[in-house]
Amino acid sequence: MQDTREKIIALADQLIRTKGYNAFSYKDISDPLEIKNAAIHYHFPTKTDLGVAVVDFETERFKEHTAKWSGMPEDKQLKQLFETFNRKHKEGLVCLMGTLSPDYKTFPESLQEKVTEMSAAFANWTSQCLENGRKKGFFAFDGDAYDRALLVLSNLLASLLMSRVMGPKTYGKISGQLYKDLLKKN
Amino acid sequence: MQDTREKIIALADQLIRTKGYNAFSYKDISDPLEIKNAAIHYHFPTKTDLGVAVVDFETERFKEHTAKWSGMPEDKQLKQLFETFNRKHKEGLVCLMGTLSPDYKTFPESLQEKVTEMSAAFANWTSQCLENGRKKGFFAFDGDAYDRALLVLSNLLASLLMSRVMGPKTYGKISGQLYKDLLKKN
DNA sequence: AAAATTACTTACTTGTAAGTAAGTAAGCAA
DNA sequence: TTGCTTACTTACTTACAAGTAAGTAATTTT
Repeated sequence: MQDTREKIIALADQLIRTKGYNAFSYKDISDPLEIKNAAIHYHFPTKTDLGVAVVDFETERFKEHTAKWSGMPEDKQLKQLFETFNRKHKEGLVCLMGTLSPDYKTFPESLQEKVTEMSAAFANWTSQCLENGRKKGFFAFDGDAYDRALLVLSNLLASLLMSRVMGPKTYGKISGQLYKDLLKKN
Repeated sequence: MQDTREKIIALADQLIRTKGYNAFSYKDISDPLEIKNAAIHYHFPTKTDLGVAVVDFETERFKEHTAKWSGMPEDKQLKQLFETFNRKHKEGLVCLMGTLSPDYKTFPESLQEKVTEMSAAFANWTSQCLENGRKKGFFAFDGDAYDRALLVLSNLLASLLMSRVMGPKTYGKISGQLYKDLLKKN
């Protein structure tokens, strides 16, 4: 019955993305899963443990995805990244980094480290993808690839957040223009 | 003693930016101001009322600032916007939209509306600034000015958030590259 | 001078979040 | 078949957040 543990992580993941880390409680998980809150404490003694598990899960999933894409040309790889965000947008969810970063200062160190680790994984992969893609002529952009990667990620992250507040069309306007900019030849 | 009311708003503003809306409590305000929590309820019966006051305050301040800048050439006006974010970054604070958007779904409608109103004020001003600036040759960018404004704001917003997690240099890398891109002539 | 208003304090209530201690039923292991 | 582990439940505790009712001292209005 490792099933319950995985269900808890999946639900916590979704709750963090919809309500934010500090606004969800064990009751939000125990009710829909029809278990007692103590059952969650059995799998994750503290809320921090659960937070760490969710972030680890997402970091792992990102690494699995990018490993699968590694044979594709870089423009297709980047397209896959955009598609991942498109799906999140359609589900009405924001990305983990976007929802966790405002609350970052309220986290214990162990969770902060995991969030930083995850963000580094995103940035490093995107940086490599952009750098290699530019060398091969798929992308055209100025400046350092790592800086450009931060720019791309910041747009994707914020476009999901801003869509919540400014309406669903916001996401497409930002990500669409961003993608065009990268492919554009001067 | 309208002073207390203003101090409450200023402190709440800072707390929302550091801990997030759902993580701060009336005690975080009453302790440093050396008043009782009931005194805060006197000025702001509910937490929502306080949230609305903070957002209104920031929207108003933004409108005052941009009104002051309105005589400047557009490149200087945009520079002022960047300077505003630079200052926030130096103080270790994120922007209100950045911290409120992940929690947006937990807000009552009245607060949601105020946040949406504030975001519209930001986007409309930036859009106008970019459009007029491009006409006069200060800026060079492709696509609709409103879409570009969303891109710029998303980068500024997210660069403050990401700096928390990825280190303070992140802000400069993103905002620096963003600014160069806008001034760049092809 | 009396009445009302402002800006609070004192002292609660209610609700809920996080966490824990002790017990239990089912399965497996020696 | 006895004992140990797994995956829980029952029934708590502690802490604190949000909000309120009633009182008060100082000022302001009439």
